Parts: sequence; C-alpha cells; structure tokens
Amino acid sequence: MTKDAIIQKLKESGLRVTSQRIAIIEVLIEKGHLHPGAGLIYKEARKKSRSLSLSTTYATINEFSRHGVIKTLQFDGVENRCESNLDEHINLICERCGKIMDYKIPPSVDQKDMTRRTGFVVTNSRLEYYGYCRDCRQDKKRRHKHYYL
Amino acid sequence: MTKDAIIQKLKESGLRVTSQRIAIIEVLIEKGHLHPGAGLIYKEARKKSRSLSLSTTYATINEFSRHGVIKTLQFDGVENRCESNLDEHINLICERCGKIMDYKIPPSVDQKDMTRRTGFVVTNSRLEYYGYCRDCRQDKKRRHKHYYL
DNA sequence: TAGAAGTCTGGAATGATTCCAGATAAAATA
DNA sequence: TATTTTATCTGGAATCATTCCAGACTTCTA
Repeated sequence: MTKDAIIQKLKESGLRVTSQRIAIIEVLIEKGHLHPGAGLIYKEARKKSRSLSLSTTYATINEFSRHGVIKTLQFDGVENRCESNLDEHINLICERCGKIMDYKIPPSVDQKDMTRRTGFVVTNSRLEYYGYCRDCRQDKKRRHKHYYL
Repeated sequence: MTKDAIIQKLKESGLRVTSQRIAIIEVLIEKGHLHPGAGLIYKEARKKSRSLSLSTTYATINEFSRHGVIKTLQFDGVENRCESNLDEHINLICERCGKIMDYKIPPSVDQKDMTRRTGFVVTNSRLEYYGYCRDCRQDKKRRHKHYYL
C-alpha cells in the first residue's frame, strides 16, 4: 500500500490524519521489509515528528492493525513486529539475527472443507518457519547488523 | 507421548525426575488437549505436588520445551500455551473463547526447494489460523467454559 | 473560525515471565 | 545405608513490553 492509499483508508474509516500518523506511515513504508517493532518505528518516526511519544506509537500501531493497514506479529518477551505485506505468505524467522523474510506459497488448506469438518471460520492467519537465514548459517561468528537481536 | 516415555526422555537428557516434574507431566497429559498455559498447569499440578511454585512451573515448561517434550505457543499480553502434539498441524485459535484445536494438514511447502531459493533452513514451525470456533459462532452470547479467555 | 471529538503526551500501572540466593532433594559414590 | 555432589525448588523481587490515564492539544466539520 502506498502512503496515499493508507491516508485514504484512514479517512474512509473516520480516523484523523495527524502528523504523528503520517510519520509512522512513512516509516512503515520505508522500513516495512524489516518488519519493524514499536521501538524501531518510534525511533525512526521521531526523526520526522519530533514530539512523538511511545504511547502514541503503540496506539497508532494498534489502530492501524485494527483497520487492516498492517498486521502485527506478536511474540512473547521480545518486541512485537509489524508486517505490511498482507498477502498470504510464510514468515521465515531467523532465530539468530531476528530477520523476518516473506516466502510466498500457494494456498494449501481448503478452508471451506476445513470449516465443514470443524465448524471453525478463519479470519486471519499466521504462518511461520523458525530457523536460520543464509547469513547466519554461513557466518556464525558475526552478528549481522540492520536486523534485530 | 506417555508419562513413561517422557520420564525416559528426561533421564536420557540427564535431567532429574522430581515429584514436581511428574506432577507437571501428568497435567500435560491430562489437559494437553486444552493447550494449557503456565497458570492452569500450576493450578492443576499443585493439587498433585502441594509445594510446587510458579517459578518452578515456568522453569519446567522451559526445560521441557528445550528438550522437545512439548512446544510452547508464545503470545503477547496473554499467557503462553503449551502444546504436546508435536506433529505438523495447524492450530485453529478461537479469538473469542481462546480454545485451540489441532487440524492436520498435508505438508504443503517443499522445504528443500525453499532452502535452495532462500538459504533458509527450518528448525521449527508455527502455523495458526485465527477465527471463531463452532460454539462461539452459534452462541455469541454465552461464554464457553473449560476454555480460556 | 469556533467547538466537538478524536488524538497526543508522559508518567504510572500492569502482568506474564525471569532472576536470585538460600534451602532442598535426586542420584552417584563409597 | 550414609555421604556427597549438584541439579532443582522456592518465594519474593525485578524485568520489560505494553497499556492505561487524565489533562493538553489538534483535526475537521459546519
């Protein structure tokens, strides 16, 4: 989604377009491939909107998530991460450096069939493989920057 | 896994078999289908081992998880949940009552192919669908007991 | 351009989980 | 069986991402 598309979506949802939200939208677009967490979003967005608070960052992430602008990947103990690619895919999560990569897959579960059998209706999914990325496998000594842990 | 098989595994791993661990193993077997969290495990296991502490419950869950006796499903804000079914499957998670059901699927991703393309090696997976279970869809008013939220 | 309502701020509160140091008990050894 | 070694247990304090709150501030409508 482009910046304008997101702003459009906010307006349609009756949400206000504030300078703080614009800053966060820009960060989501620029750093989306890193699947940034609240901390990184806060740090980056603060450069654009100097008075931005961490509370607002969290509130905005929640609001965006609620309105389908992003998805949040929730973890325990470590920061949650934001995802702006809303197509169905598997997240490949490196347990060493924290990098998250998207891997496209053909849809594999027949959801109608599943619902018939179980009565369960799907609204959202979370598909993750944990393991080690190429960089971390090749070079176990070096800590790879521009990623998290 | 049976109680004896788990005890066997602990011994092989050089872990001690204590009354607290036996109590927790029994709870994991009896309540495994509920995907219990630390709180429920603590509550139930305490009936069997009266002096059990919450710290020990957490430490034991971590130890078991580290040694492949269980898997933990980590969430943010709410309790993590334990899973004793270690076969590949999708967890169907009801967003209303917190129930987690297992749904078997044929493996859908060719992992070798994925590794060739991305360099990523998988050690563990987490596949989840969020939505609403049959009970919660049919009866939106009633809160369904024996489950969580 | 004024007012209503949504949003922002920073500090305090939350709550699941982890950490710690002293006490305890499992299992190896004699 | 008694002794020793060392993993494990306990309860309370600490952690830390996230949420809550009340007062201040914008956005947007009319």
